[in-house]
This record gives sequence, structure tokens and C-alpha cells, in this order.
Amino acid sequence: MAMTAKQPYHKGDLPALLLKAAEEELSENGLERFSLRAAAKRANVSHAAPAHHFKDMTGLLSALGAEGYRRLIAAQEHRQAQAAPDRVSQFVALGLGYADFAEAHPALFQLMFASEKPDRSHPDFAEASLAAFAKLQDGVNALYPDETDEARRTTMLMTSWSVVHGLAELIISGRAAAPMQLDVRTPEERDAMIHAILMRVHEVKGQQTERSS
Amino acid sequence: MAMTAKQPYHKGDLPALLLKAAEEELSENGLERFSLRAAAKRANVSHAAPAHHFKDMTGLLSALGAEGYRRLIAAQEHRQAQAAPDRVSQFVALGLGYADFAEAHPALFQLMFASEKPDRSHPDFAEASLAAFAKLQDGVNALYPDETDEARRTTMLMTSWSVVHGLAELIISGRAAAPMQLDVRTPEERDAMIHAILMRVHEVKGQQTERSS
DNA sequence: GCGCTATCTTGTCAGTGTCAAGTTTGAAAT
DNA sequence: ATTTCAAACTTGACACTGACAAGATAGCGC
Repeated sequence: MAMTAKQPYHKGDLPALLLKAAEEELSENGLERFSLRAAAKRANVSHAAPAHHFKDMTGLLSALGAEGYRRLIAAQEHRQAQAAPDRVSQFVALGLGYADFAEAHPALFQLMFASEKPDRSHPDFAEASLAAFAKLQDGVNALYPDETDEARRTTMLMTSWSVVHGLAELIISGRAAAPMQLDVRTPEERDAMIHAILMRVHEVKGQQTERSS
Repeated sequence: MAMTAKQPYHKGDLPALLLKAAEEELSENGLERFSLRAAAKRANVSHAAPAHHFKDMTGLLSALGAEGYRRLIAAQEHRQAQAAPDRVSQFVALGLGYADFAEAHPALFQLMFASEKPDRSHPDFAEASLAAFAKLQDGVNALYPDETDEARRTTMLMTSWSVVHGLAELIISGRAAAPMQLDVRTPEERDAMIHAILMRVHEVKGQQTERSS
């Protein structure tokens, strides 16, 4: 008789409904026009209902951001799964997944990386973002298994992160469209360009990646 | 008798006052908590006064963003002026100026690059942002005077831009502080790290930049 | 001196997030 | 089975926001 999933009572898991509604609002209106009341209305509850599950607008957006990080990781793992197993391909897959996610959910991406609306010390948010960072760090370390110099490791990590992150920002803000002529590229061409950009940063011995055209 | 600077009448150049007030509000409260009324109050005018000079909040922030791009360029030129004249040093100076500006005016930086509040097609904004882009493009082209392949030039440009921009975002969002241990770095060390990160992207013949420690 | 228009103020509106009260609901306790 | 009770949800209010409309003011051209 005891069912495993505790349903509050008459509504079906309102927290999840609110997160879904909030994300739809976010992707339709953008981060800067996001409204807590509109999200509540979309979930068919009163404007004060969200406060009982996520105390604040901050609380809701923190939970949504955490969800975002988990999906970012999923996007990267998806790319990795269908990439060649060598460490360069696996590393590039991380970047492609990063860009995929940013393009698919630009407002959520901004919420996660360029906003003060979520609380970064929120347990869920902090854990998820740390996991995403760790994944990137592992990918970079795997690219340079023999590197022992800590300063150089840091340089590698920060360069990689900066490139991936910067490229994602430039793409979703529309700034990369003109220089890269993204509107006339096939998906394969886009991937190849991102590949070339990412690997411009690394010269892995024995793996030259300079075939751009 | 005709004075060159037209003063509306009893106030001294309210548009300039409003821009100044808006920028102060911006840097004190951040972009997301920016309020047009608060800016007007800071300039000692009524809440509807700004509308007569900048029609919208969008109008005001577009003008402020344009001003930001001009100052970004100035920060880069400042670094270039005190850098060695060789093309690598000049290119790195562009990146250092970019980072300087982002750290000095994080909220303005976000307004310029990661916000939909300004109108990017606003003449002033568009012109200033284009000038900043052109400056970066020139810097990258100067790094590779012999490169003729258009695709490779694009790769160089986008990689450089991504690195600089991504690094700036990571720094001002606080994400780079821990990996780079920015809190224990002297300004010289910080510059050296940024230099190493920027030049990780480029291998200019005859100019090896690999002295990181 | 007389208008007249740009400038600026006051007032109002719909909308926002948050808090303080109520109201309903389902389940636990007796 | 009835009572009790806390969690879930609603309603209402408050201060605040950006935008618009209508009125006041002040300096310049005539």
C-alpha cells in the first residue's frame, strides 16, 4: 500500500512541474525577462505556490541551474559515446557537447554561467557545477597524462576551459555567426570548425590536428 | 557667442549625468539589479526624465554599452602602448587589456556581451562594438601576416577571441579564481598566466612562448 | 513681449518578488 | 471514525519596477 514516491496530495509532483514550467518560460522569454509569477501561472498554480517548494526565485533558479549542469554533462557524454576512443577525440567531444548544450538551451546556459540569480552555494547547484568542472578537468588531464608541472597543467586547463566557454558564449550571443558563417554550414562543417578551434590550443605529440580545410 | 557645447538649459548636460549615474548604479548593484528609476534618482531627476534623452531603458543601456566598447578599446591601447612593439607582445596586450577591462567593469562587461537589455542594432552600440571587433581582428591578422588560407584565418580569429572572451568571463564570474589561485598572485604573475594562456593558442614561428613557470 | 518646443515633473498603470494571513487537504493519532 | 495537525496552496497586500499620459516650466527664436 505504501507507494515509494510520495505525492504531496492532489497535484502530481508540483516541484517537478514548476521546474518544467520555469524552463519553458526561460527558453521562451530569455533569462532577463523570466518571471516567477509567469512560471507559476504556466504550472496552473497561484503566484505564491513556488515559495513552498523553492523558497525564493533564487531557490527555483538554483535548482534549475543544477539540472542544467547535469544535462550539460549528459550532452558531453552523448558526444563522447559516439566519438572515437582516443584521448583527443574524447576531449573534443567534451567541447562539442558543451557547444551543443549551449546552442540547445542558451537561456539556461546563461543562467548557469553568467547570472547572479541562482545561488552558487546552493548545495544542488554547487555539486552539479563541480561535477561538470571535474569532468572537464579529467578530460584535460587525460590529454596530457605525462605532464607533471602543476603550473602547466593549470595553463592547459584554463586555456581549454576558456576556449570552450568563450566559443559557446560567442555562438549563443550571435557574435560567432558572421565570422564563422554558421548559417551556411552543415552540422558536420560546424563540428569540424569547432574541432579545429579547440585543438588549436593543444599540440599533442604524434597527433597533429592541422587538417582544417 | 555660439558656444560649441549646447547645454539644454538649466541642468548641466543631463544625458552625460545620466550615463554617469547609470554606470555607478550598474557597478554597485550589478546588471540584474539595475533600475532605471534608481539611476534617475542618483542623477537628481525625476523617474521619467531619462525617457526624453534615451527613449527607453534599452536606449540608455545601449548608449552605456557603446561607451563601454570605447573604453575597452582604450584599455587595450593602454596595454599596447606600454608593451614591446613586436607583434606577439602587441597581440598579448590586446588580451591583457580585455581582461583588465572585464575585471575593472564586470557589470558593464556583462551588459556589453551577455545581455539582451541593450539593442545591438542601436547605431552607437553597433559602431563601437564593431570597432572593438575590428581591433581584435587586426591583431590576429598581424600575428599571421603570411597566412592566406581564409579558413585558417577564421580559425585563428575565433580561437583567439574565444580564449580572451572566455577567460574574461571565467575571471569575472569568479570561476577562474580557484584554479588560477588569483588571490595569491601579484599583478605580474597574473599577467604572466594570462600571457601563457593566450599564447597557448598560437605557435608563431621563431617566437616560442613556452616559458610558463 | 509672445509664442513655442524641448525639457522635466507628477500621476497612473500593469506587472514584478516577497511576505503575512487565511484556507484546504491528506494523513497520522486516538 | 473522528479529531488533530502540519504541509500545501490561495488570497491579499506592500514596495518596487518600466512605461505612458498629461501637466508645468523654462529658455530661445521671432
